[in-house]
Amino acid sequence: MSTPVRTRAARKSPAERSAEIVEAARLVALEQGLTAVTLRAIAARAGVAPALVAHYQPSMDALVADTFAHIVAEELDELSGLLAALPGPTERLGTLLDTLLDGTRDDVTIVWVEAWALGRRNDALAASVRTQMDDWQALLRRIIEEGVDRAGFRAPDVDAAAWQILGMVDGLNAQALVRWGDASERGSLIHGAVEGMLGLQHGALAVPD
Amino acid sequence: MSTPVRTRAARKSPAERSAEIVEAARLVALEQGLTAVTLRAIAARAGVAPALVAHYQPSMDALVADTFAHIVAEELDELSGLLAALPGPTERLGTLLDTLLDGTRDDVTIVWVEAWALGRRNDALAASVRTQMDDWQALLRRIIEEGVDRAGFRAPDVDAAAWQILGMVDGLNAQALVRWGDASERGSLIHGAVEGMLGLQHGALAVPD
DNA sequence: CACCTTATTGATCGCATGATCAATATATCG
DNA sequence: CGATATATTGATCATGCGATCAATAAGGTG
Repeated sequence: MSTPVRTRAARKSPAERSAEIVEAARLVALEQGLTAVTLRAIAARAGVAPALVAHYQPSMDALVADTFAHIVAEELDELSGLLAALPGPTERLGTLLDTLLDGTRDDVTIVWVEAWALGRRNDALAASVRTQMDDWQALLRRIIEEGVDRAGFRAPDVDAAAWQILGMVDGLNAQALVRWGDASERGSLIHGAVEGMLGLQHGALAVPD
Repeated sequence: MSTPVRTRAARKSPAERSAEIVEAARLVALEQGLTAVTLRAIAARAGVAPALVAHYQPSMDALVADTFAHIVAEELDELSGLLAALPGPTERLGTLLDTLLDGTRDDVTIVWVEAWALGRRNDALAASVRTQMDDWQALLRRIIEEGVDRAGFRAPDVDAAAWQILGMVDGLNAQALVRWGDASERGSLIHGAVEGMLGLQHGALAVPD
């Protein structure tokens, strides 16, 4: 790997440059994980001196935490939009499971797994992880609540059920990261599991083409 | 933290010293995670010069991988022994879920989570992770197979069901690591989920006192 | 008791990390 | 067109990591 020469970066407005650095961090995190979000790596990616990254960020811990939050919140927004277009809670829940387990978001899964590990040594990141988990759980909770009201879901403790489903999804994705190829069957059985949890009949969560 | 003076370590047989270093690594990993298994930390814990750790280990990557395997295999052995005393697959599966999710093994969970993350940059560790996951999945598979034969489990794909349950357990434990206190309700709903997955009737997996 | 094998160590290297600061160069304003 | 505010940088520091090697010292053996 040769050292690419870096010409002096063009002078830009703080807002623009800061946004470029944030974006560089996002890309590096998605491509190489949160561990690779280092002062020098982000600087190189943004085409800028390391000191400039430090200039625009209070600390690398903070940049890592913000990058995590950015990536995860973005995915939540996308999925929320997708689900909003569906007619009811049953369709929303089935689609949510299928989408999260379709194996096309391994880059985000890596970010999650590394955040769990790094959060033990980065307080800001740990706080971000809790916030994002709460937000995801809230999405699930709303779907389940609506399901209880309108679609025959049986959930004595909606909060616990939402946490449970979230944990299952996260675990299956993390596991798929390590296992050999067969990512396809990742979601093959979770429908049955969630149906059992919520008192639905077998096949209730199947999503029609 | 003062720098504790270290007197020259007593001369011991290679087998004994090597075992002490392995044990030091195990303790450090359980107390502070795999990330803390560094040359200097293990040396300090074992009361020995850093160079001696390097002398007895081919590399730190290898020590981290072995430490992970040691800890996880030990837990598997313990649980296997516990389950062997139970009368049938239903009791074994219920007890397995309750035991793994009782919240008393967070130190091992941290080791798992860090292994997933570190495995991306430590090939030996990644191989150990795959091996240990396979071993855990095999335990679950045997229980489910027996359940299909003798206890009315319905599992068209026993392999997939075993992976699924393993992923769910790992995910719930990893999640509990981050969430606020309430570790107790961790396993409250997984019985229903697994019952749904395996076609068992509600409450089938409940473990009598 | 003396010798010799070898367990153990201190010193050191190379590398990567985050952070700081004076110096430099550039865009914009008067 | 010149002056000024400030975006950008190179240099440098302190820290922690894994690894290597000649030097040291302790235990077992003859």
